[in-house]
Amino acid sequence: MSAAARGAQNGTVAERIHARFDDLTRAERQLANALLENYPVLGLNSIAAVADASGVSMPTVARMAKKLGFDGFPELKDKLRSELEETITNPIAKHDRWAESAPDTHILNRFADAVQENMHQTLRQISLEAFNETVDLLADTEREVYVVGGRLTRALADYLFTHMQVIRGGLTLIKSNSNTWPHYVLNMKPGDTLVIFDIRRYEYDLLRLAEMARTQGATVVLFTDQWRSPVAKHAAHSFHCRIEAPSAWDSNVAIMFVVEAIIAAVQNLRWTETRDRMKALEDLFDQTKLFKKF
Amino acid sequence: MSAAARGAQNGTVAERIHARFDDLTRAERQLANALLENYPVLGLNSIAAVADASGVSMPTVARMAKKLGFDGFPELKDKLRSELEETITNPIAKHDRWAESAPDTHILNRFADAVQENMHQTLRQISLEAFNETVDLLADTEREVYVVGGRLTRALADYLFTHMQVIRGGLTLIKSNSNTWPHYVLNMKPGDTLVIFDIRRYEYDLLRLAEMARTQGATVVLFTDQWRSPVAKHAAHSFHCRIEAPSAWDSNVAIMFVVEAIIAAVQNLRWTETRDRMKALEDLFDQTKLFKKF
DNA sequence: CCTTTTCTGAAAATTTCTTTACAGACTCGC
DNA sequence: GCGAGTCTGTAAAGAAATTTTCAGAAAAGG
Repeated sequence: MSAAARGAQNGTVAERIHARFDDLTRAERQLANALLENYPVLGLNSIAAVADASGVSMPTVARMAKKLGFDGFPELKDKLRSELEETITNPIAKHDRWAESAPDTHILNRFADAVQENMHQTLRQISLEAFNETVDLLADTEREVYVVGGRLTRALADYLFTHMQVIRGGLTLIKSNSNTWPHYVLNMKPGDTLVIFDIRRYEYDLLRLAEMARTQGATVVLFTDQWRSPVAKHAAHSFHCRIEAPSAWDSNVAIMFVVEAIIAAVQNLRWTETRDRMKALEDLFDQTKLFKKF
Repeated sequence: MSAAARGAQNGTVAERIHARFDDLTRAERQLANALLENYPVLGLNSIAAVADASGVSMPTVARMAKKLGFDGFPELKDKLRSELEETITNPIAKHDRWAESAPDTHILNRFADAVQENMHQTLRQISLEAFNETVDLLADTEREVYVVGGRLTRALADYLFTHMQVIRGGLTLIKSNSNTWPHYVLNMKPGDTLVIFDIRRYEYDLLRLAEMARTQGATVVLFTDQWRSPVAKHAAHSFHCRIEAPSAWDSNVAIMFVVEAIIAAVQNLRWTETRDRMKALEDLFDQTKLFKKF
């Protein structure tokens, strides 16, 4: 008997789901996720309620219960109940922990706390005005948009660029190599937008770039940390995200969160165009696929 | 209406029992005590099981449910379930608004809610075993480490790569262009590690890559979403992160969080070496700077 | 100690839930 | 683009649970 099959015959319902997830069909996965998202309470409902809440049919629920090694759905329900009894009888308070199986001191939980706090602080201090105006800037196709990041934030610049590419044209991702930057600046027109990512340790070249871009009449938007990159001097809008982490490095999660929220907001503003572009993109991907096959 | 009577019509099941305890008959009190002793799990069983466990008859159970203001026993059961849901549901989810100046419906706050929920779900389901073993794999300098991402996850691959570069050598970031992939596979040795990022829409080429890598004897680690990339079939460890967002795209924040936590854990394991490398890196940056100045 | 009232549980009746059967939809491979 | 196989949901059959009925038992009051 394989490890996966054994996992499907024993252990908690959650474990069995994980163990056999690969064998599950689309509808079953949908159901499995619903069960895990609201574990274990959802599974304590009747089969009809579970099916309804998961958006699948009743037979799918019954079938999956069998697939997980139970005699039928009621038996799965019994298992959930007894698991719950175990958990509740067990006096260890498990509720305020993130990863329940891990001790509070595990790096996962400490990191989760830090990220949580970073997001909270970032949001509390964010300027709604800067947010909305940045969204307007990025949604405006009259303006070219340039995106650049430093050593550790290059990935974020790339991320923003990739998503914005679907939403609009007129985008440029500025390469890491600062030798080439003057060429980009040469092309900037008044009204263009330059998005800069810069967290400590701040990069001097980015400061120069911002300075030059502003001289050319470009509007600078900056994503930085709470200590603020010197680029802020040249930025029309800047976002100061918390980046503290229980590690030798900083956490960029809060920055990524703000970036994603901005992408979502821009996409809302330009939904019709975005939808068309997404459709076109899908078609192109399909063509590439066909092309590769032969 | 008296306080007791009101208590019997509202509040938790436990409260209702206490409120009307004086009105209960002998068999009912016996039942009530059994329910409270094993609260709330016993009450989630069938009426027959409850009757049996309490040493009373089924009609007694049904009658008491009505006496407590329910329509019947199933309704009491529903109430217990929803109480449980309240208790178990993440207490942090009921946040005081994130960005206080913004309305709850502002995209920032809706996004914050989604990200919060994604992190919570991701952590709840993460396999600690997979986490720890992945950390060990990445900390082991005997193994070459390869990192690759898809169109939307390339940035995450890049992020992991950039950070790991400081911690250790023997790292390769696989380029986006899948034409070049066979060359990388050619170099893989048994024991090497391949980290793949793949979220929907899943990329067929990544599946092929994973397959080839495994054939070469490499260990595959996968970061994917809750629907799981087909790459999971070939992965020794996979992380299923929640990516839901109030937008046409998915949120990669939870994935980035797990990646950062892993980086932090690897760095802890290799702290002495990492510190030396960081120092050396600083020096090199300083030299570059000097070089540029003249 | 007997009558009246209330309570309790066995068993039937009913309702609700679960499973099975089947046919349409979809996918995958050729 | 087409056929074999798989998956999924509707609807009916079957199983299980719940409620009701009712008769006997226990308690309360005289």
